[in-house]
Amino acid sequence: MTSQTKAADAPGTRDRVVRAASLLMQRQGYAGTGIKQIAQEARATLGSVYHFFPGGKQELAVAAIQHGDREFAEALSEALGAHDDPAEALTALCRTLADGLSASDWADGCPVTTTALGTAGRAPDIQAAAAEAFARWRELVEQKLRASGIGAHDARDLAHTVISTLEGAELAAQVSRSERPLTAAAHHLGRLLSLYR
Amino acid sequence: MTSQTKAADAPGTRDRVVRAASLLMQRQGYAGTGIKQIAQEARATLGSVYHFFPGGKQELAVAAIQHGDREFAEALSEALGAHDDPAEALTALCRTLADGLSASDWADGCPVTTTALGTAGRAPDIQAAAAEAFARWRELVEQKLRASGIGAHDARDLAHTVISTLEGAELAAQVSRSERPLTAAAHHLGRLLSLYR
DNA sequence: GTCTATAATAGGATAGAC
DNA sequence: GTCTATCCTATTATAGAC
Repeated sequence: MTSQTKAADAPGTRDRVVRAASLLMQRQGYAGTGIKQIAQEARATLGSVYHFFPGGKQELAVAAIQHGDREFAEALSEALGAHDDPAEALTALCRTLADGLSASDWADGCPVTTTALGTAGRAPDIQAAAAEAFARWRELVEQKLRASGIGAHDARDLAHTVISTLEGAELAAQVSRSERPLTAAAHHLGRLLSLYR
Repeated sequence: MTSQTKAADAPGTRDRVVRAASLLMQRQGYAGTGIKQIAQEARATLGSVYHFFPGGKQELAVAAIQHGDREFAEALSEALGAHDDPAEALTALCRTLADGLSASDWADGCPVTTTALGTAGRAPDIQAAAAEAFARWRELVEQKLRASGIGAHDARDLAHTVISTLEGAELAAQVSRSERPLTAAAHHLGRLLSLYR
């Protein structure tokens, strides 16, 4: 056991590389991010990067997306766990997303979308990792909706729309440099959910 | 007047270049698309591309986004004009989007998002063009909602969420390679709008 | 595991003939 | 307006010493 999983204290080289890759690809996309830039940002040498990721840039992108997957899943779980009412939880999450966006001057949006979109259709590994991320987030929402008393079929469909709306609102907020899409999304998702119980 | 605007018959070199740039950047992103590739796809030479776009890749990206802006605005206007009920119009639009995605094997998503995300924060011209596109689409929806009897304030907020949800659903559909997010979005947007009249 | 050097290729952009 | 040739830089990836 070489502690691949988590390292809260003194992250190892591999972790630093993954984190740097995730952040840079989130901001600049897959093609716009160079491996040398990742190595520099992670305070690692090029040799170390290829030591941990012999598959090169593609393998690195998969790890970066999986990192973003866990990151967003944690934010989502935290919000859902802190409120009994799903609508209140989504409002809190939208606030978190809006704060993160404006604090980064609208640079840090979804940690999966930018990387996934730039490689759509031409990198099956990356596409699959992104699809798994969306599916995981959707399942978290679906479980919460079912726990709040919404029927199985409705909960499944609604989870799709909740994730779509959150993603779209974060995207629109980033492009428009405004929190408005996120506050509107929180309000309307609450209204929508109120129809189903 | 050298007919810069539209040319339904025998598109000129400039038009072919803009169209190729828009399509390629939509699929591969800004950094992932080379000017040489654009020239080749448009059956133009590199010299011609730089003749029409002396500002280089950035100027070309702005023109590509503006092209995508008009493209989506036309699809939106067509759907909104064909149905009195906004909910029915959005359902029809989601069908159009889903058909376009699956017909292109999930390659052709929003013609603005991919380009805009990959350059967020580092190319003000491109960012501004993308923001204008989102604002235009939102206004088209807002006008339709007001015409259907929804109050000014509600219509403005709802237009934000309609665009966010459409964008997010198209994104989720592309990443997941499934029409499900778009059909769910159409259904739930209809339910949401039914609360406001 | 880490580091430097380098190979092989592709990128954006320019010059100037036609 | 179109075309070709070319400059300069950056890119991914590898080799091999330590």
